[in-house]
Amino acid sequence: MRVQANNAGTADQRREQMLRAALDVIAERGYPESRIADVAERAGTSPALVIYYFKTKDQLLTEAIRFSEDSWYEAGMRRMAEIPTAAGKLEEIVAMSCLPEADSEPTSSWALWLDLWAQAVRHPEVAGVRQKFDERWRELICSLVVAGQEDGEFGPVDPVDFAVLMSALLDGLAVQIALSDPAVDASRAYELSMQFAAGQLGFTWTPRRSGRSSPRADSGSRVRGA
Amino acid sequence: MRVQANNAGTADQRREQMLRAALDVIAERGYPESRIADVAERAGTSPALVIYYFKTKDQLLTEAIRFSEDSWYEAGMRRMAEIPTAAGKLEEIVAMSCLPEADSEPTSSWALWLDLWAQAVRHPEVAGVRQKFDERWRELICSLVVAGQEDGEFGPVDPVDFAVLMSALLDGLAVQIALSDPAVDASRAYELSMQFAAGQLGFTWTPRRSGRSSPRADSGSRVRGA
DNA sequence: AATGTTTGACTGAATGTTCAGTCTAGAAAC
DNA sequence: GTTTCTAGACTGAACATTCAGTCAAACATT
Repeated sequence: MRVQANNAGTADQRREQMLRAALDVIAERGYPESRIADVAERAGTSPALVIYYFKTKDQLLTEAIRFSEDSWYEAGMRRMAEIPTAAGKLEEIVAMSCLPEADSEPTSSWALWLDLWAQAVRHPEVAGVRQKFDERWRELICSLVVAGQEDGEFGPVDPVDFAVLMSALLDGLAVQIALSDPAVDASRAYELSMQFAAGQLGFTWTPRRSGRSSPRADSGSRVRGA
Repeated sequence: MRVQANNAGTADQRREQMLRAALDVIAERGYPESRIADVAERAGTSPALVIYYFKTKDQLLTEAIRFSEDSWYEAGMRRMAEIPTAAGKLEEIVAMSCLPEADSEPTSSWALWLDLWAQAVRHPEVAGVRQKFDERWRELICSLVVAGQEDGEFGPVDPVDFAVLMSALLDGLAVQIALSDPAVDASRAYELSMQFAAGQLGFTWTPRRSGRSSPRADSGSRVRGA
């Protein structure tokens, strides 16, 4: 026996491999039903090794969620950095929330949010992760609005209020998308969100006609005032 | 069989007693961590009896959630029926979503929603409950808008779009409330929601100044158009 | 050798569900 | 009116499984 071929590189690589495996498992079975044996199997190792790297199951799963959120956020940030206008950036934000990323499965990331929220109710550690994440998210929207206002792209609206409203709206729509509600599919949520944002911030926005690819850089057309 | 003449309709009473016990337990420990032994203990019986009434644990918990949602909804409907204006009714709807009911504990009902959503992702039976509930909820908002428009209280807005937006917004805010996010407490959520609704539907609304009781019948003042 | 990885084999506790009956009250038989 | 029968309500004690976490030994790499 003792074949023991691939020793998958450094400790950090192993960790990440396990985190990804954990995310797969969580997406498939949900947070509470995720077993370390599943993660181990999907990572091609033994349960004992998983515990070796992460002291406890909760630590593994929590870290996996944090890892996922951070990756998602940073990928979005990178994309946003290439977009010149505030309205375009806002569009990217909405797309991040509404349109599934190509890399992972369709509704898995939203389902993860639902698990995250449910866990956060009773697990302070998870609650902390969520809280920071939400804060960062609202802060992003807020500063984006301020920037847009300074550029004259957006009309005068309280940026903090808008951030709260917008993020809540996106969360609510994400629930519908995650649960495949027939009344609200991804593109519908996307359009409604953008219309809402455009109305509140006072810029014009028209939906891309056909191809449902990710939104491009240009958007918005300098119309201020309500 | 089914002689239905025991001392006091024990069967149905027992069931409901167990459902309430289950809700207590779910509120305390969360859906996945709820054990039938807990429910049994709180209902003052044995685990075996719980299974005797509900074939499985999932059936018990699912039914408990349905029971809770229905009670919540119907209590709201009863309150709404007393309110004459559409804007007032809408205010009641927002209050239902944002302000904690006096009867049960503060954030327990929202936490229940989070559990419900998370479970719905993977359990078709729970998904069905949620779906129907959401549909009914949006339908309520929709017909309320139509009624308000016919009365001239509300301006011309697509009622279906509004219902989707409004319910999503309320859901999103409910998440923040459930998780005690410092940025969005219940009253803030309430005011933002009402301002949003007033803005979209074109009626004026001013927050009640002090006493944070449930909203009263009068509200809105016939201003149409954007 | 020493240090850091990896694993198979276990364990201990938790817990959903089953089961073999007991108890009670009404119905049927006498 | 009393006894017998029956069916539903109820229970305590097991059963069977699942799973997080432990451990000592094996392996790899320096």
